[in-house]
Amino acid sequence: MTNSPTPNELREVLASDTPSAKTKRDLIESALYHFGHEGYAGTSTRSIAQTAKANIASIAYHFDGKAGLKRACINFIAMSIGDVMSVVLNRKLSDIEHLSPEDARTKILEMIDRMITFTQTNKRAELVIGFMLKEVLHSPEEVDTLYHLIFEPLMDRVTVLFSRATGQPVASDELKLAIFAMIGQLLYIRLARPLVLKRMGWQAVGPDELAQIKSILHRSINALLDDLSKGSNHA
Amino acid sequence: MTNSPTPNELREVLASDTPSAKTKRDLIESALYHFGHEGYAGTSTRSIAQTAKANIASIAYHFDGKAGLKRACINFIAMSIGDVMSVVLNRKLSDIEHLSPEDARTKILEMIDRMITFTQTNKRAELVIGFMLKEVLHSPEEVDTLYHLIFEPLMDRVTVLFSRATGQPVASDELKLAIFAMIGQLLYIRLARPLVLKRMGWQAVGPDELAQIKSILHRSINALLDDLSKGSNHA
DNA sequence: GATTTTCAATCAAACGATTGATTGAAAAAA
DNA sequence: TTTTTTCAATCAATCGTTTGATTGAAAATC
Repeated sequence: MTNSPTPNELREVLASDTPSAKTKRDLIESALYHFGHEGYAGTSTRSIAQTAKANIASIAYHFDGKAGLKRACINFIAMSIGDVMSVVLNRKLSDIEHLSPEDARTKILEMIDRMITFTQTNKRAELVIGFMLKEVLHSPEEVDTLYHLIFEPLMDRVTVLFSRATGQPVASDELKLAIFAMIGQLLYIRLARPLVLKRMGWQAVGPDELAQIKSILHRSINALLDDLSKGSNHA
Repeated sequence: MTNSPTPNELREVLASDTPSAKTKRDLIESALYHFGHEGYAGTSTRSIAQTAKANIASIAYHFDGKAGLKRACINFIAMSIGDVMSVVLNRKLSDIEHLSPEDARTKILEMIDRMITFTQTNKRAELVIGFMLKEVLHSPEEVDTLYHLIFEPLMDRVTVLFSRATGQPVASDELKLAIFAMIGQLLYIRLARPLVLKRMGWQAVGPDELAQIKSILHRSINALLDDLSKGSNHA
């Protein structure tokens, strides 16, 4: 298995307990750490191997080189995001197409809650966000992978939820852009954590700080939904 | 002048028309381009020199090495942002402390407009944002530079504006976080442009697309301000 | 059951290429 | 002339990759 496995293939491979599976897991974990912190170009294959307690040659052996390991990381991330978002993604489209505005809004806020908790508290979230922003967004090919694997199916469902909650048509450009605005708030407040900590006078983001963040984003997104609902007839 | 000049010193240096000033300008311009696209570690001094049509050694001569050129880039960025934000920054704090809620809101939306236009249309905005995300946010020392030079004075004034517009006290944590949420929307929608274009079916962000982006962010931020104004007495 | 063969996996060592930095002389500017 | 700036050449260090040898357990053969 020298080629990049799909997220689902990757899940099976990494779940097994063969020696090679452990090596792969360790290498991906290590690569994610270093790529996220020092960037792809700034990371040496030697440091990846050292952190993973593996031999340098194992990178070429298992992933066909540094670039292949990067692709595996992207698929691993796609897998992780898929897990976090399963609440939304596992529902069939037809399942959420007839929710009441109130239920749709509840689902949206539920999802927001999950995303904030994940981005703010998960150890890997920082690495994942850092890695994607630093490396993935600037490579058209990898943007494609990310878009079709995660982004589009997720956004399709969120768009339906937004449509149900606001009464706007699903194809509305306004709706689509509003969702970007929503996600932007979530990600930026995690991304700019060094600035947030300094500005707020916080030492770290603990339960209290998490609650404050959730509170304001809750309000902001509720206000946005209210505004989008104006002048539209709820079914 | 081998050490990193402050933004103001930098402005004078770069404005002069001596040969060395031109070389410095070219090197910073080139470095910004490469750092923004390939990251600091991913950029070789040779490619910087080649793009700038300068000799490799001139980097060491003028900036004391690659790291010094990076510092100069940060200061150059601070200078640029300072220019864009001058509408807000150049006002004394005492000058905006007594604005009416309506005037304050107008000022906020004016500022938003400027920021969106800059981030979405300025050639250098992509490089600046990419550079800061990739390199600056992960270096405590450079976060400090950025924070004290640009972020804090800017945020102080925006916070006062928000306070005047909503009736909330300036020291309010909610207000501070709300501003992060606002900025997050602006930056993310530029940052994730590859995803935005794909999602919206756009070829590029021209005048029409810019207007759409402004419209939705306008609505979102207005809604946020409305919500923050609830239950507070406007002076 | 005992022996041999096969093969995925790991290892230390070395490869050529490229990195940032440095040098001292030539060129340009003052 | 004196100082500043540019240049090609060179440096040690590090880069990602490749190599050939070695391991240990499964598969095949006897």
